[in-house]
Amino acid sequence: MPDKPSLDGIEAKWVDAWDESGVYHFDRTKSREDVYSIDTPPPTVSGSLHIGHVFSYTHTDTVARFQRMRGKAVFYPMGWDDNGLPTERRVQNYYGVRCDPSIPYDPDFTPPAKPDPKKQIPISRRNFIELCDRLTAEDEKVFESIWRRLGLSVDWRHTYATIDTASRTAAQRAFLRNLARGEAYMAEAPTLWDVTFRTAVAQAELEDRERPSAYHRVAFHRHDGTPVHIETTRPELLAACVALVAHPDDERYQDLFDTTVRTPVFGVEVPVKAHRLADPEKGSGIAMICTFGDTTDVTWWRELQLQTRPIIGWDGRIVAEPPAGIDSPQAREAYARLAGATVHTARERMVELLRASGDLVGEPKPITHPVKFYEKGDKPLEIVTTRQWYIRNGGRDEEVRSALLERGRELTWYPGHMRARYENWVEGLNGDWLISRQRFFGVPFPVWYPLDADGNPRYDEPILPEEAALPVDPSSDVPPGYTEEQRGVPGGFMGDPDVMDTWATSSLSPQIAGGWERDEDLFQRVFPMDLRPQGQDIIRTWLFSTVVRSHFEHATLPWRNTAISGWILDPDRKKMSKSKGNVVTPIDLLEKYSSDAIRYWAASGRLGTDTALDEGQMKVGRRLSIKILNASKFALSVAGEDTVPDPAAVTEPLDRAMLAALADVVDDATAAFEGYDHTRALERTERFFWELCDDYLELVKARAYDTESAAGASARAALLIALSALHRLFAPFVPFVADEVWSWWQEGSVHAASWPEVAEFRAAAQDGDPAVLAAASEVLRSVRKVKSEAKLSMRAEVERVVVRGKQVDRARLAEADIASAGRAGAIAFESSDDAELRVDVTLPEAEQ
RNA sequence: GGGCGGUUAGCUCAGUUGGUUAGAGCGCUACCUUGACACGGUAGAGGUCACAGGUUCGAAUCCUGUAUCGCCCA
Repeated sequence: MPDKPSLDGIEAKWVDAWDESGVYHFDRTKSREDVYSIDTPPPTVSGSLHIGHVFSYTHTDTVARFQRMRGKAVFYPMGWDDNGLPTERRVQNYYGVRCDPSIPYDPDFTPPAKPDPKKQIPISRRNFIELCDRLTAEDEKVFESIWRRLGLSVDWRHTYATIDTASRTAAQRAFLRNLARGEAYMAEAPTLWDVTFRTAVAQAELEDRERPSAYHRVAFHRHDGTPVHIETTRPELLAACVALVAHPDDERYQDLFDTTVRTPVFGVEVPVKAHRLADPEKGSGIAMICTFGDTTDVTWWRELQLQTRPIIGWDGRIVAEPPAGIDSPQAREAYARLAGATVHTARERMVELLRASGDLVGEPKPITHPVKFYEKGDKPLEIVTTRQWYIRNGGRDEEVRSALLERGRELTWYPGHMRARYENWVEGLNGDWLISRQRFFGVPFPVWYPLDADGNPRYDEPILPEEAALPVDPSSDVPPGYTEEQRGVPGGFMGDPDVMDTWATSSLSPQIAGGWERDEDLFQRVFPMDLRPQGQDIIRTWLFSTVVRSHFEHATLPWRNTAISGWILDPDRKKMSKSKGNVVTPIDLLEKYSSDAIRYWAASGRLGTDTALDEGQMKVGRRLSIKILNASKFALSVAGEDTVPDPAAVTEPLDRAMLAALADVVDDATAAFEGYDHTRALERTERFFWELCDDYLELVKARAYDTESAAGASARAALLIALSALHRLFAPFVPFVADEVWSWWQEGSVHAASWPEVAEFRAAAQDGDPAVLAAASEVLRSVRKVKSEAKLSMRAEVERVVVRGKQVDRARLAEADIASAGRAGAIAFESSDDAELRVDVTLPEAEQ
């Protein structure tokens, strides 16, 4: 035990000690009922680790440590999400390269020493992926060192990355099984499309953003020449118009239904249709349907069985060839003015054309309205018809939807109201889950297609690998029965060029971490897992998709409980995000306040509750840590050599009272943890500890130094018993300082010790009554108050203390301790009817 | 527009099934170097529990409505 305990260097010391002792290693000899398994969120390593991660991962770690101390074998792996677009972007910027799949692999490629992000060097897909692998390996080291320093009790032998071999294998195997069971399918359909990244995106990745726009009033023409006015925010799509639509009950348009009108400028005949989704309040009540301006267009197109006239290409520009129906020389000439233009430019030109033809009525009316964006993109999404892979998720199937809603009800949510987010989302799904992405760094689809005599792929006859061959990369591996020479030639084959969305892999995290079909012995010990901890922002993505996969593959929930952490808000209560530039990186805070102090702050935030970044709380955490060091040092130094407490030696009523109060705390903290209320467990423990330090320690201090009497032995035994409980109660929250003080007097790590059993403390407390401690503390506080008001030292002598009230008998049981702690020459107890204690303190003449 | 959550001291938050005088920490003020702790300790000031009704012997707590903030969905 050091003379002057300190937090300096405590992290380095214990990180190494824990690594060497393997105290957090998962004991895989245990069977499922003795295991507590955690489906840890794999952080995106190409992003920076910020204080919000520290917050939620600390919540999980307190649970892991509690369960471990309760005797469970805790399966607490760590994954890295390195797969996907964020990594691609980081690699592009970091090395100054971009992926061009048409370039052949260069085994000698080295990235430029001084990358110029403005002149990215095109490299092959394989070279690009090698750079992704290289950089993520570096990023993962940084993350791991911060996690270790934060004291996460992860078993570092169980790590995975969402792009590693095991993950690719699992993702491909699960996909093939989905396909075999009809849960995955390919379809050519209108798809939400990001023109910047040139990839399809899923409903779960959308967000609405308010954008300025304008209503353009445009005249269509009946056969008799009279105009029909529509209003549109997307005049550039006029060439893609396939119909007009109004509400079936709209009086104004009854005579138009099932007739045709001509589009302005292009003169295309389009039908006028009735549909309930047309809003009579919006604009003129009649709208043009284009293929495709928004998701409502898709619905109309599908339900009204309209023609298809797509004009927007994969690059977000107007395609060169006019769609069917634009036949006249004038129409073709007008279309030629738009071809090749961006949407923005095309809109300007279309407006000019409409002005010139006299079909634009008045001036465009500026509005702002919500526009759909890919959450990582910065241009509005377009809708492009493409061939994509989907997994069913209930978006088109009532039976699946209600089964998944039922799964949501089976799951225990902490806090419970987060289930509403899940139900909201599932009920609002409007399509299946689109899982293919036209990107490079991801898990490829394990699929090839035969090429017909003209070199066209036969999508309806996909060639699939055997599961034993997984993982495969169809762009370099050859399908069964073919040779590499047949790649891309008529009569040969081609690999599916797409990769899976990141969520299609990370939705299998319980299977990947748990060794599904790779280590079945492990898998049956850990799956379904006990806990899925995660942020509230990814309920619709990660949580939901994991439920979907497990539902299909295992017909069970992937976990029993989910714990949802809130946001971290900056001190001004704004949500932290990179775009706001208010993200705080944790390393400086860890250094400034200590890991335990940061953990204390994090653990003070309840599940599901947004929490402000509060350095004040971190300071409190640091103070608590130091207090634990000092109070432990005191208790152990008065105990001397004899650090094995004998419960039978606790005979004094005050000591028993303290232990009875402690037993209540153990009870409470245990129940709180069992209900995933780590904050309450901490709060109860902490309050007891401070009261112990402020009052009990002061009351028994003199007695505890007395090695002659039984009363002295009672105090020392009680102190050690309390210390033993507190070290363990604090261990999930402040693991560094807890193991430090534990090591001063115990064998082994506190983190391998057993969680305090309430019976142990009730037995030691015997007939102890917490009210005795409360009464004695109150008298002591009154004495201190008088001294403080007289501006005296706490050591100042007091001439006389008189205690009155109904409770005097309780206080009297600690008479000697009160007199000693208060430095009172005389103390008298007078029974009276006062419900509360009244304490009169007389100071010596000289001090008054 | 629908849903969820919040609103308690200057700040950050507790407040268990309704029950005496609504608590804690930070910050602030004053004092104290006491044999664990100055990286400390003791004490003090500080609240119309968002607002309006209602239920009740009794409401921060239950009910209804309103305001306001945040989030999710459309």
